[in-house]
Amino acid sequence: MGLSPDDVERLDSIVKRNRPLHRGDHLFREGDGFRFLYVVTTGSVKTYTPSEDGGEQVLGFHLPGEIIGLDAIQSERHCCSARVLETSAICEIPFDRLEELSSFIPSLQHQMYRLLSREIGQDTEMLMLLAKKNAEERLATFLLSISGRLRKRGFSATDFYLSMSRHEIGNYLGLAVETVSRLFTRFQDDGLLHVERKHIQLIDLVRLEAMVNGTVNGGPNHRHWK
Amino acid sequence: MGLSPDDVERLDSIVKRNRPLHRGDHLFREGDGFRFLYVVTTGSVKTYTPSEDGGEQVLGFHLPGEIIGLDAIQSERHCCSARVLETSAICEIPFDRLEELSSFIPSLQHQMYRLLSREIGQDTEMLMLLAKKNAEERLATFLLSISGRLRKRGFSATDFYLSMSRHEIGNYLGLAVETVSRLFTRFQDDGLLHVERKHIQLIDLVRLEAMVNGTVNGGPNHRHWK
DNA sequence: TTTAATACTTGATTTCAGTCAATGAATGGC
DNA sequence: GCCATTCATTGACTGAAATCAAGTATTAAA
Repeated sequence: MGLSPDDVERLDSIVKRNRPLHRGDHLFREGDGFRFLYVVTTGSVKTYTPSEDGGEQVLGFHLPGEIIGLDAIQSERHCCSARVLETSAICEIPFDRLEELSSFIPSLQHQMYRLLSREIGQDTEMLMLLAKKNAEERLATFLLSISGRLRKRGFSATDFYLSMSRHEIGNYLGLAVETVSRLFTRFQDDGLLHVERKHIQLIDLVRLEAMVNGTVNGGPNHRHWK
Repeated sequence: MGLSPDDVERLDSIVKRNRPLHRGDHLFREGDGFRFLYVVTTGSVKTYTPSEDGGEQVLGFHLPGEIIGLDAIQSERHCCSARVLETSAICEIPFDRLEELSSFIPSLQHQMYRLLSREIGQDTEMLMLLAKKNAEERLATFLLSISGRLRKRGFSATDFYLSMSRHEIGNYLGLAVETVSRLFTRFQDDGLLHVERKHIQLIDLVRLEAMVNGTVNGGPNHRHWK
């Protein structure tokens, strides 16, 4: 990332590695004061905004190497909750120390800007998914996203376990549970993947990619206003 | 913002004020190299991602005081296009100069982090709108968003002109033009607002607020999974 | 183990918003 | 000025996905 070994050490010295957390544990809750950024080392975390009546909107799933909490810098309060989906190891980074360090290390500052900017870009992707894609395009996009992120971390891109429930997937993608379930069945029938409960094996990545781009039925975006 | 008069002057010295731009002019296009952040002084701008076939996804409308281009820091390329909706004055800020300045002025650095973080929070709001709200909730949310942002800048919160077309509103909200049109008519029939082409007068802000929270038909979120 | 609770799947039905189609109003170009 | 084009509205119809409903599988608890 363009940091000198010295800088890396300084950065490393402020990172705290915590004992493992377990399924259901909260990293933080909406409204909590913001002090730390969190980085998933192993396992997975979901972020979500709870609503009064027990419902929720899932905002994202966070896999190893991914950072959580950037949205809280603004208000100095967490505006979502973060809950561990399976036994996970999470690092915490005190943001005030990181900020301080970043004004001494220009390349760290630059990385921070990039990190925040990337988060915006990812939200934009999600926004397009929700505004324009149909149910099957959404699920295909989701699966390939998980796949790609796992591959980047050295895990299998075609054989993995989903740590979240169908309900959570549907909530995240703006779909009903039943729709997600039906799509998994259909994808399997169509030979795109093999699914058995939370165990997913992607079979036809090419066709899934085509789906994501909405190029399944001859040519991109048959709806003219897309 | 916690900047000394001296700092403000330094910041001011790198900001360039450009001649007015006109309806249809581009600030930048997707793929352009990233050099500047833009701040709307007067007028309005839309950002959008064009797709091969001439379609587009509108990502946002930007009113006076709002900043454009933060999503491009990451890749050093603009990943959306920005087009002026009406005669507008736009400032440009060279990002490399701003970045440099921010490592000398901690409070500026802090503001930058907050600014980026706020953008993430706003995207999250939009994400929830698209994932969970129905058509009327979306349009009500949109109108109150515009209203609130205008008020913050000293304009009327209840009487304004929309600089974007129905088509663009629909595209932004994930709705068809016809749906937007029908909703405007219905809102007017219900005494929520008065609409005549692009001229909007909000009449019943209370009822609009209630709509945004989905509390129209007795209690929040009648759909259990929300 | 048995029971209870939760998660998942599948089918039948409904509904909200999209699509298609037609017309009218406003804007821009010549 | 007129004509062409784009924009907006309204109605009729359709369809994708939500809701409702029932049943099965899995996990957790006693």
